[in-house]
Amino acid sequence: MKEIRVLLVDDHPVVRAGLRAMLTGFEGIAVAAEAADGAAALAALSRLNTLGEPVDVVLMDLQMGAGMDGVTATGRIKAGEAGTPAPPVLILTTFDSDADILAAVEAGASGYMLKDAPPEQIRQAVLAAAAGQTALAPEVAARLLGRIRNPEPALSSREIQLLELLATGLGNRAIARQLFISEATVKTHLVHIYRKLGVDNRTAAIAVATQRRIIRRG
Amino acid sequence: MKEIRVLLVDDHPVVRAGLRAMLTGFEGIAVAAEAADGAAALAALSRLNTLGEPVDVVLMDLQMGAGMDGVTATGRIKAGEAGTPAPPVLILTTFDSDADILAAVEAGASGYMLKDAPPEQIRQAVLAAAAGQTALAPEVAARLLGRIRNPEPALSSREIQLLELLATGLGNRAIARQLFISEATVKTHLVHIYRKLGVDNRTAAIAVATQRRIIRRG
DNA sequence: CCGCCGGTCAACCAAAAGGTTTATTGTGGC
DNA sequence: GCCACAATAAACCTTTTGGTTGACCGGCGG
Repeated sequence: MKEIRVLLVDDHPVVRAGLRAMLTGFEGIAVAAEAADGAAALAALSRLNTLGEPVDVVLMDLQMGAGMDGVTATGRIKAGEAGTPAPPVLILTTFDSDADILAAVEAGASGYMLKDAPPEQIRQAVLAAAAGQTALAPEVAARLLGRIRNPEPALSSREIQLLELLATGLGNRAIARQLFISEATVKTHLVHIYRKLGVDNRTAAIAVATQRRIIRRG
Repeated sequence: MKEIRVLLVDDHPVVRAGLRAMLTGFEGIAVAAEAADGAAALAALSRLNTLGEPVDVVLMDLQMGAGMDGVTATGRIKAGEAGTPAPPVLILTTFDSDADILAAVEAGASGYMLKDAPPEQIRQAVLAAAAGQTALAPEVAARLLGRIRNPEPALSSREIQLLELLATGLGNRAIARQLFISEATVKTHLVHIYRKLGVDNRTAAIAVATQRRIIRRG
């Protein structure tokens, strides 16, 4: 059986070295190339394609310091920017927030693994991805199921707008002026937000909203 | 010259593999053992000590999922819990917020490197630590120097500690309980923090502190 | 030795935020 | 037309914060 050729995409040299060491230690898996960010990954894919040595699986980190992040890179790869057919993309990252997972899956990732996974789990995931299957880390799968079981109340766009102003440190009066509404209305909105997020004060609301990636981080 | 014996402490198997591969590739550096969290690190140090094979440098991650985190582990090592003399501890982590750096240094770390550092930088840092010197990543050093140049009102480490709890959404009472101080003291600290940051409420303090990377957030 | 500073605490007052109830308006679905 | 719901708003009350003043202790530097 042919070897599975993997492209590593991660901005940390240490992590790349670790994956390289780990994967080349496995039977039937080889590291075709490495890239430090999304742009380099696309370039590497194109290059290997024209060389007639296409990669079988892309192993990609999500958050990569300066360069193009993993989600957009995955989207571009899946859009065929690096030549067709697009290889399966397996996400390997540290965080498992709902927003991250959903974004990755929507971008076309065929798997989502956590960096603290044991080597064997990573190997299985690579094999599965190469075979065209999807591979979710147990923790991730559990979280997705739990979210389906009890869907969380969604915030309206107006409420999110309020949350964003909230996070900048404005008081209720200032928020009211910004949005051309009365202070009373701001308070009403806040009460609704608190209920939906399961908190009882503004700083906790910001903490939760940030963690769930409902609002941006600075 | 004798080889420098390193203990790796990181909860990610991938990262450990990467560091092992990287370090053993360097002349004069060997990996003595690995540990997945602080407790295991202490155990490993004791064991190697009694075997007469003491480690020369501990390379430690700060945030380690479940087990004992890096700061407390560093503190315990420096307190001599794993036998004396305590080896130098070199922090190798992803984040470079003031809070993390200060906590690590106060715990007795003799260096602070970032995981996205090039291998050569890591090698230098290990050599420096083994020689009893301190090693700071350029980015970290730059920020500390910039802090000294600018007579910007510096927050005390206690104040930063408060700020971190603040950002999790806790109220004054909860913060007081967490830190084993009275609510009055919390309020006093907050007033000082507000003055230094130039704000007049807690959410604004969090916003500013996050932006200035005094505390970490996403 | 003395003064300064960081950390601790208290009492007090004013302002802001949290919580509840009630109500009006507009929009979209059935 | 009716219902549900988002957005708006007010009145009322309780709790939490913010701001000030003053005080005590311990360490550290002049």
